[in-house]
Amino acid sequence: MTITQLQYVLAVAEHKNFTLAAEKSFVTQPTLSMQVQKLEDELGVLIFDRSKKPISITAVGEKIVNQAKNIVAEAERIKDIVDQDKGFIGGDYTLGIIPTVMPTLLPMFLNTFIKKYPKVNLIIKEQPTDVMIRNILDGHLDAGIAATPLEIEFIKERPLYYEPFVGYVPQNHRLSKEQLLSTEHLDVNDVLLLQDGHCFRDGVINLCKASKNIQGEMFKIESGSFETLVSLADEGMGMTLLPYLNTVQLDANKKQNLKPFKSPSPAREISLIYHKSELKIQITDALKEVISGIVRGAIAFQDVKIVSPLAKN
Amino acid sequence: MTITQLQYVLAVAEHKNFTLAAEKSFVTQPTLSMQVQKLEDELGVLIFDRSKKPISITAVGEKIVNQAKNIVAEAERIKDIVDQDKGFIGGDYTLGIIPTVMPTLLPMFLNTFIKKYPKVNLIIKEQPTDVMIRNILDGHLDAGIAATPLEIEFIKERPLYYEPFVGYVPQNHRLSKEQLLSTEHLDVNDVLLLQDGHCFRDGVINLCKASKNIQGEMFKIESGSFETLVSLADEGMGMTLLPYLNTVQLDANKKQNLKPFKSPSPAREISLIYHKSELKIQITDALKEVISGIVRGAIAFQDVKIVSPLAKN
DNA sequence: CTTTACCATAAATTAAACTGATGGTTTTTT
DNA sequence: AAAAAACCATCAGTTTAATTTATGGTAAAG
Repeated sequence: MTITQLQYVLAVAEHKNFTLAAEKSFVTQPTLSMQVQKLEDELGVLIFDRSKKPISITAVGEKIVNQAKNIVAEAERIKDIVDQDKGFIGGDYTLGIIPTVMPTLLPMFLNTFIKKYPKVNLIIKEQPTDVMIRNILDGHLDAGIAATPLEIEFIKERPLYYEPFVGYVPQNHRLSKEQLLSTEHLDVNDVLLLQDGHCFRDGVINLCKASKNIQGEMFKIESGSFETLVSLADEGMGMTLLPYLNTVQLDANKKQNLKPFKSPSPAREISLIYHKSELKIQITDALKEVISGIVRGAIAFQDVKIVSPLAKN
Repeated sequence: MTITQLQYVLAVAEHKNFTLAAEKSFVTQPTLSMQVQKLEDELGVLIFDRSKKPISITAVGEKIVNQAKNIVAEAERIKDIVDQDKGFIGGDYTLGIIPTVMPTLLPMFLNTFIKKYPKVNLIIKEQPTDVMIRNILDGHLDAGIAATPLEIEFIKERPLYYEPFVGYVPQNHRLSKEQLLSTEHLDVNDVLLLQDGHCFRDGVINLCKASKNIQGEMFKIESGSFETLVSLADEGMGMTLLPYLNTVQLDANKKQNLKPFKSPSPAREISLIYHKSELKIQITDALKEVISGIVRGAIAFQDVKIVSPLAKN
């Protein structure tokens, strides 16, 4: 049994396809086939059932794959140990970012980070929280930036910053005369929301629920971008809520329609989340430092009340 | 990096000697040297400092060795998973037993066990608890039989049986007229003890401490065997305490001097202890079943009070 | 019924692991 | 202080293992 064989098994288990698994492992298909067979011979069991297509994993195979994941992850950790000892920060690092954070946060820290750690090859993927969690658990992501608290087993959360919600209330709206918003003002039937799947949407709904019950489950209009929501609001379709960082790039006359909440303002907690095994922890640490250092200057500290990003069905 | 290389590193770390490590790994010394070097090259660090003899492990080396232990143990577990799936129970199994349990318990279960599980090659080693714990932690023992509770991190305890303490009080002793002993009767200065290092000694001391303080730290005589203690008691040197199973083989006229404790009798808890990683758990389970099945018939159930086997300094 | 997708096998090549012999240090013995 | 022993590294050669290219067989898709 070799680590390589285990990696091949993992590739096959993941792709359910020897040919594709071979490609992803940068070897030819016979190489991978033979090594998997050799391991099966050595153990005296079949890991994969090749009789049908797509191939399936046997019952023992499932257990072996799980254990193989452990072993391979622990083996990779040896390189981490050495890197940490050398003080070296480099190598591939795959980071997931939720859509509502991506456009505002990424430009803020990316440049600083790649300058400070030129040996890190940062690979960034935009994805919703549920996908991100799966990817962290199965090792496809080294870390993710998402709204917390999630409190998921095997996943650690390290808060980066707290981003207040800001109301966007157009002229002539029933709330347009208020100086400061309060959660009691909010009516979920009157707030323009992002599409399903965005955790910011769930956060806003939780906020509204906190003060009023939903009257019927029909929301008027939903969009995938805050820009659209703001435009819709201007058209008199209602008000909307924006994360603070999304408000700084609005043009001056739209900024007049912004209304902050009275203290403690509802806010979302944005955290770096990663597997508790702490693979590549040096890079994760470095990333955390860079981001919170930069955001500290961008968001004035204020008293906030964290809103859960999870949909409560 | 290969699992073999990691095993070589572990062998060298253990024996602090390449030549010996090579022997134990059943390869020649150059093979082992080269593979260790290859790993060091790949990682870009020295694991061992060969400049002086005996060789020492570097700081990073220490961390690498620890991680290597994980990986190798997890890798071996794959074979276990397969065995478990096949229902196969066999292979080498190294069991430690504390000296005070060895002569009474071993003959009770050994024959039954090897008949029931002929494919298991049971290797039994007599050793005190502290040595046993080290051996379980570093993987030299698959399990041990010792007095518990120990409550040691990474070690699981599964009680096998509760063995009452029985007093051996010779004629003319101040307690010889009592029908049943009580812990209040015990005076540590009057009880013949095993030598230092036996956990049964510590258990007895704890028991005495529970009722009376020690008056000076000098114990009259100490021996390594219960047989000697009984003879000494007969010579009028005091009384002694025996674990129940050690009393059944006394000859008839000595049995008259035995005095049980009144309920709840002090007792020691004898457990199977093993690493929490549960390597070879099927065999451990089998062993547990065999032993507790046999002991169930030998020790009548009674109300007992467990005495800690740990020395309280 | 043919085509396509996909895995297994075979033979040849390339790479890796291992051995036996040897040489240079360090430690131990005399 | 010299000699012997212990011990690790290196080298050249061998054995073993991993990988590739080419090809054949089988199940699913058209």
